[in-house]
Amino acid sequence: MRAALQDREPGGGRIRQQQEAAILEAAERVFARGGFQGATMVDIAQEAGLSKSNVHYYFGTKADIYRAVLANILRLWLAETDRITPGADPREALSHYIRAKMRLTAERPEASRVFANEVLHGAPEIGDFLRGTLRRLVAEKAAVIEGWIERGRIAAVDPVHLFISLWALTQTYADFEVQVCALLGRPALGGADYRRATAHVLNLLLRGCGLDGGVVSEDVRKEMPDA
Amino acid sequence: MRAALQDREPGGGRIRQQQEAAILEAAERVFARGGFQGATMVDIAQEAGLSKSNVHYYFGTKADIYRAVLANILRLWLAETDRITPGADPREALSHYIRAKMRLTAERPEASRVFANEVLHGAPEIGDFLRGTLRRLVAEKAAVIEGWIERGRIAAVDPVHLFISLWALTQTYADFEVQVCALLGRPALGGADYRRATAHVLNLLLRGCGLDGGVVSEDVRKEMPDA
DNA sequence: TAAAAACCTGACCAAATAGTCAGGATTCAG
DNA sequence: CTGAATCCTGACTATTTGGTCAGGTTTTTA
Repeated sequence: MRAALQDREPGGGRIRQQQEAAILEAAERVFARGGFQGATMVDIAQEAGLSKSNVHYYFGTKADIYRAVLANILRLWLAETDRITPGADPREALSHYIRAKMRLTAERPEASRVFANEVLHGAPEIGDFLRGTLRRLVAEKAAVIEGWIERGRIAAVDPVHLFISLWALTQTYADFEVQVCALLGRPALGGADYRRATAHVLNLLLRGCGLDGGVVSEDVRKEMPDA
Repeated sequence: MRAALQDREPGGGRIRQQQEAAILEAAERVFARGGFQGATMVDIAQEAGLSKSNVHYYFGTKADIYRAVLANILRLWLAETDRITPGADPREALSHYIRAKMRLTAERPEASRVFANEVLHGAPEIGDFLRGTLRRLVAEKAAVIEGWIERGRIAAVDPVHLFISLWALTQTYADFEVQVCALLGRPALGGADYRRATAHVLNLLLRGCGLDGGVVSEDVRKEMPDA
């Protein structure tokens, strides 16, 4: 069994900090384009404005970079579920989480794609994370939602499937962006598109939980500035 | 601009038919595992029980195999929207399509993964298909749904986003199978899991269209045999 | 059954690519 | 200012891999 994915400790000099950040940022783009196999060290180096050897100086192997990129993404993913607590208002808590997830998708589509690619191909690196940390987190939040259901605050929905749906509905706008663009007849997704998508997803999920009453599109406009 | 993706004409002798089929079946599995880049000709050959040279005898290049696999998948994808017509009962028509999509996902998860990988990486092969045939089809069906909305038969939903949601919700069970398994604590998804997922997705989407009244799980059980 | 067509193989090649390394350039601590 | 640490480079290597080809084997056809 593979060692757990963990963040690199941020030691090293000024230059190291800067270059590693540049490499990780470049690598995220490159991995998003072609996956692990499709990315070459030369691509990453060029995208970061460095020589291939120099990239190897900071990160021993391509796999090291890949793991570091994934670790960054997972950190991003894990936040945002805080408001889902037994005492919270279901409508408010769910709306907040959905909006947060959608905003993340709009702002970091590449991160979403790297993650999608990893999971699509069997999660060789983050399998343990999925079966460990993530599973525990979801079980915990699912219990909260079960509580809401028992107290009649929302309709009966399988909470785990609800999370699966929520992620599918939001991330699809990043992962399948070309397809979405094709169907909407757009060259790329802009702020307006994401606002509309957010309203749609909110409607679908809230109604699915028996929390009807459409979302006023005003609500969405406020917190999603043009991309 | 690249030539349109088209089916191979099924000429050739008895042996050719058989071997090509074997290669395409094997290739779908291999491409599903690692994407285009991650698949090697040796992998495909081994999976098909042939020598690498022999695979090259039937298909000139790896890209040829890939395109043929995609063409097969697209053919599969395109069917099933027939019942979405102006005169149809929205509930019946949507249920039927959702169930069909879910069944396809359960039965051909590898096909779904190959498609997902292709789109995830910018749809270099099927971009034209997405912007052409698929867009036209969706526009046509969207018009039907707009009609339903105008006549007050279902709630106001953006039809194109509805299709995007529908595909995201169903295909996620194949594309992110490892993650779903991790969350459900299962080694693999079986018939029971897919039945539960189908009921969940049906509920979510039908309610989202204002067609409430939960789906009786009995309905689902009938048409999805154990995998 | 014999010629032709279709099928199959192993050896080979060229390109791509991850990773190494010796040594030079720059930066930094004292 | 100087020595040490850090940073950077270009040339090189080993391996993987898609694709070719000459020639052998099997199947089909007439």
